[in-house]
Amino acid sequence: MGSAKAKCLDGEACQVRVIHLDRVERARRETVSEKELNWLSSIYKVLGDPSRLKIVMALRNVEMCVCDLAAFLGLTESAISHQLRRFKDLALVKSRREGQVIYYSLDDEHIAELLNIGLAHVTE
Amino acid sequence: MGSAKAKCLDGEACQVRVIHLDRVERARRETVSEKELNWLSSIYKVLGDPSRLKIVMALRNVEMCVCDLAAFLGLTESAISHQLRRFKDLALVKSRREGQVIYYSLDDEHIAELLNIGLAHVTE
DNA sequence: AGTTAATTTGAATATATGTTCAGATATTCA
DNA sequence: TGAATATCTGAACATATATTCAAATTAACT
Repeated sequence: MGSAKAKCLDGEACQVRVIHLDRVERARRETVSEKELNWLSSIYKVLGDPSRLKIVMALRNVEMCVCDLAAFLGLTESAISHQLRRFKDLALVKSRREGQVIYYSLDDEHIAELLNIGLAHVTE
Repeated sequence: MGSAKAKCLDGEACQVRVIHLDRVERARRETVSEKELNWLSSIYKVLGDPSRLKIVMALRNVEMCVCDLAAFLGLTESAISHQLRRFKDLALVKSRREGQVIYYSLDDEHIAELLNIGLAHVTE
């Protein structure tokens, strides 16, 4: 266990202690880019709220309008609209207008896959 | 399209407008329990932060200690410790002590699966 | 044009969250 | 036992976030 003694990084300044330099370097080598990391985390984050999760769970099966979702969730129509915009910004949900009513549905297969895996774990 | 006119729910009080009552009822029927919903969203949420995502991405391949992760992320060891506790609370990460060093690794196959799907989308 | 209906927008607010700092624990080694 | 090392804890703070309210759009119908 010779490696269990912290060395220092970042030159003489020695601000950063490291025990397993090889592992840190390997992690640095194998990590995804900062940009991809931010994008990916924003995908998980948008699912990481009970209200939003309930919204996409519903949209998994049926197309719905703001009004319906508000009734389903027990929230203001405004609140639903705000959340739907977040999904649209990430291109996870698409909308379709029919007269005054705007129908929302999932626009990304990956998200359905993420939901399925989550559900499998929850119900197992 | 006779259904594109809002009806009211919740009796006489009429607080809630609904256009497609059938869809709302179907959503209610098919939704997972509130408890499962909360648990599932907390799983997504913990992945929905760039720092935490970077942590589990690293742990996917190698066991690491707080010190290593702090060097890898460029954060305080305290910050890493706080975040690791969140993972442990959800039983997504486990720890193993070896002398003074505590090694962390993934403790859940589901989470690796979620990460893989996310990665597939990002790198496609 | 004017009215009604569905949705959106922006401000406001209360709450949650990520990180740091300083100090506390726990474990090893002399 | 005492010093050193790795990790944890709690308070503090600045920032982000979810929801609501009131007002603005947008589209259909008369």
